[in-house]
Amino acid sequence: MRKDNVREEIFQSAIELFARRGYFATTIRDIVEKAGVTQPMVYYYFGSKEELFTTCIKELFGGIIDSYEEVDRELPLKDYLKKFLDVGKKIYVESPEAALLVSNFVFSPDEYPRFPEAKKLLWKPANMMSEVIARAKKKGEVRKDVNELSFSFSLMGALAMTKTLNFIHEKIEKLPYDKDIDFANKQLLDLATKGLFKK
Amino acid sequence: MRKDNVREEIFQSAIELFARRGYFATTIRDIVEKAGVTQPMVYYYFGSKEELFTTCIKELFGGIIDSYEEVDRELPLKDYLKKFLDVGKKIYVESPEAALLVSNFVFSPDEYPRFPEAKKLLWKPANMMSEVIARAKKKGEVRKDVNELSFSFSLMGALAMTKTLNFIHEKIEKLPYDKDIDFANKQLLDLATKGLFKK
Amino acid sequence: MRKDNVREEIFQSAIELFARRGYFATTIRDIVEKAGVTQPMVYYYFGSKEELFTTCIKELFGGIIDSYEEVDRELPLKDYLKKFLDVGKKIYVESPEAALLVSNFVFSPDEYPRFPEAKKLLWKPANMMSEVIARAKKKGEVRKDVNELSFSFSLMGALAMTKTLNFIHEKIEKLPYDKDIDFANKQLLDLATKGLFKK
Amino acid sequence: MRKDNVREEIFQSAIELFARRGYFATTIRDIVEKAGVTQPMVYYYFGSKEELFTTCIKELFGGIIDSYEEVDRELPLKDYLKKFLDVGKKIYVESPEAALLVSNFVFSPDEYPRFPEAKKLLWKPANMMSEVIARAKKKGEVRKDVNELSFSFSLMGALAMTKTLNFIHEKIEKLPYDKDIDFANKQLLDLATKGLFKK
DNA sequence: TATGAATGAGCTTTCATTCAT
DNA sequence: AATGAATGAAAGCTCATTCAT
Repeated sequence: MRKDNVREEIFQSAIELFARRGYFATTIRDIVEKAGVTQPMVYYYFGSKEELFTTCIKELFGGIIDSYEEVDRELPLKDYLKKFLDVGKKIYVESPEAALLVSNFVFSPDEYPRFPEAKKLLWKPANMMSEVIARAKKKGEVRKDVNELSFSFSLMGALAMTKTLNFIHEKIEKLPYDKDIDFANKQLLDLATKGLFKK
Repeated sequence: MRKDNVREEIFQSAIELFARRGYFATTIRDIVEKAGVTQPMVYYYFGSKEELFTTCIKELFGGIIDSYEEVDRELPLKDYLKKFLDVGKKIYVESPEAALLVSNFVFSPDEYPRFPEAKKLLWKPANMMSEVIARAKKKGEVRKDVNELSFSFSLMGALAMTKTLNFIHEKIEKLPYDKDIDFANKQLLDLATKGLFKK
Repeated sequence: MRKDNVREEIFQSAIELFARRGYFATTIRDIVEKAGVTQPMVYYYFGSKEELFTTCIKELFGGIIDSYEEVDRELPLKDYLKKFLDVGKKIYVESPEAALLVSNFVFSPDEYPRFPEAKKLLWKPANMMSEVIARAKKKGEVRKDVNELSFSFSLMGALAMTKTLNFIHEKIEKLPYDKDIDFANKQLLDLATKGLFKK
Repeated sequence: MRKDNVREEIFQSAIELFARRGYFATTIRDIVEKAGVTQPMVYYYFGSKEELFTTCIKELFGGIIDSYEEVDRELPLKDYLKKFLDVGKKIYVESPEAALLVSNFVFSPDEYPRFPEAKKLLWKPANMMSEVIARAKKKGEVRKDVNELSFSFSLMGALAMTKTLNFIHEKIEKLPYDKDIDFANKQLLDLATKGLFKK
């Protein structure tokens, strides 16, 4: 029943540490210490530090993509976007370390080990959003001069930036602002989508 | 005149490598090899790896902040925002490695050595934009329900995300998109600012 | 009947690997993988890596010595030597790995675990040959100035060298010779024995 | 003057330990401890354990081959062979560890790291001897049915075996013989060459 | 008999840093 | 201002071995 206890413990510790410190600043010793297990267990369950990392990324990305895919693409675009971003926020709230790791991975080209599937995973969420917008464009609901892929990535960037700042603010060092940046961010998205549609 | 040749060589190599690989994955050996100098020179000119890094960050941030500060705050808000973002783009175009390093530094809490001034530097650009918006708000030019700090950071996030993708696309591995994400991004900012103002 | 299947599988794999790679370069994992069993089985049947090794050596040496002992010591010296060397060759042909392991063991002082009986086992074959020559010497059949022990070991060395080269040639990497070195080796023995006897 | 002191110290220690214990049983720690230097020095001067090993082998083989090459090939065959074997013995006497390492390397196919030049080096000494015999054969001085390459390797094998036993006898554990095996060995070579020539 | 899971000790290697010159 | 040589500390990883079942 508590079968994969050790594996799970390593996995969680790894995510948290990789997210905070990055790949190279995180040592296997750090991970096992946090997990309360011995070093060889990492190699028993994951093969190597690099495989541990890619396993983390794949599983996390897999979960995140699954969550995004649950959003109904048949919804009106406005609702779809809202739900999509709600999912994004929920991810940051429920497992901030995982979300942080993922955005760091996106932002840091050579800082993490690359693996073949990475590009596809990285691309997926923005691509999903982009496709839905493209369909709406075909139906004439959206302004012709909007590039849907760029729009999607911009939203993702805004989300990542504001959420990361919140994470730093709460878990690492107080930043000099009072209201929640998260809330305000919602406004930007509102503003942005307002312009997205034809009048 | 070619006095500080060595120092400069180290400095430039360091920026490029730190930007691409991050702090820990970059070794002193890498840096001096790229710079064509010997290891002790790093210690002679910069004291330590950490000081080399913070020196890089400070000088880069200093330059970036200077650039942003040259934008005339007395311009109408719309023009101010446009110019501000143009400066941002120019930075990414003219020294992409520097820009990348800075955004990585923002996004990765514990991945780089922290130093006291870091928070202030980090905060500065968004803060400048935020202050200008706040003034416009006071003058009644901007919607009351907009949080200017969040708005600013969101724009920065969108900029960082799209520019980083362009960097990856061009320098590291082709990504599957045809039109320039940068161009399209301009649209998002247009859309966003459209909603910013009172009708 | 297939009771000691596992034990036998381990034993055979161990011999082959020890022979090729030596004691330290051979891991328990290698052995069990080749044998298709699990690691603890080694400890169940043999107690430890070292005991596994000494068991291998003892059993192999035992068999080899038995073979040599079957040669009839009452034969005329010339015939005895011929038969003796034929046995040696047969061993190399029928179980080259075993023969190789044994010669490596002889040649590498501290490379393998030593055990009390080792010296005796090592000494045995050359000693047997030596004794028979000594008797012939007493009977006046052999030149007085020949040291029978040295003669025996020299023959063994020549045999080992040529056979090992054949092994490398066939199983590891082609060596630059066409005719079989084994055949020619027979010639040396002929020549040697020619000089051994009184005219 | 004592410039490459450290390098030399490492080199000598490495030879001795590799010769006695083989490649895998010898640790870098053993080597540096014996040499009285620190671990990174091995990497500074030799790059890696494997390169240290191949460097040892190459330098030793180089020296040995040079020694053999100094024997005048224009000498009458009998004298050439005598001088050649004298050189071989001298090597064993003057640097027994080096000689031992070399013969172990020859005898143990996969026990040591292989490197491209190995085969050539390995082959050289016997080849030299072989060529000289071949020429004598052409001149009709030597029996037609003798394969010169096999003859050469057999002599080398006899030399290696007897010399190795002497090494074990003197440096590791007394073996049960009184007279020097080396001396007797000379006899075998006499006997062998006796048969080599046409009457 | 047999195994999956676990471990302490030790391996090769590299790092940031400094010393003597 | 510059360097070759040196080092303590720690990295990732593997090994022979054992435990609980």
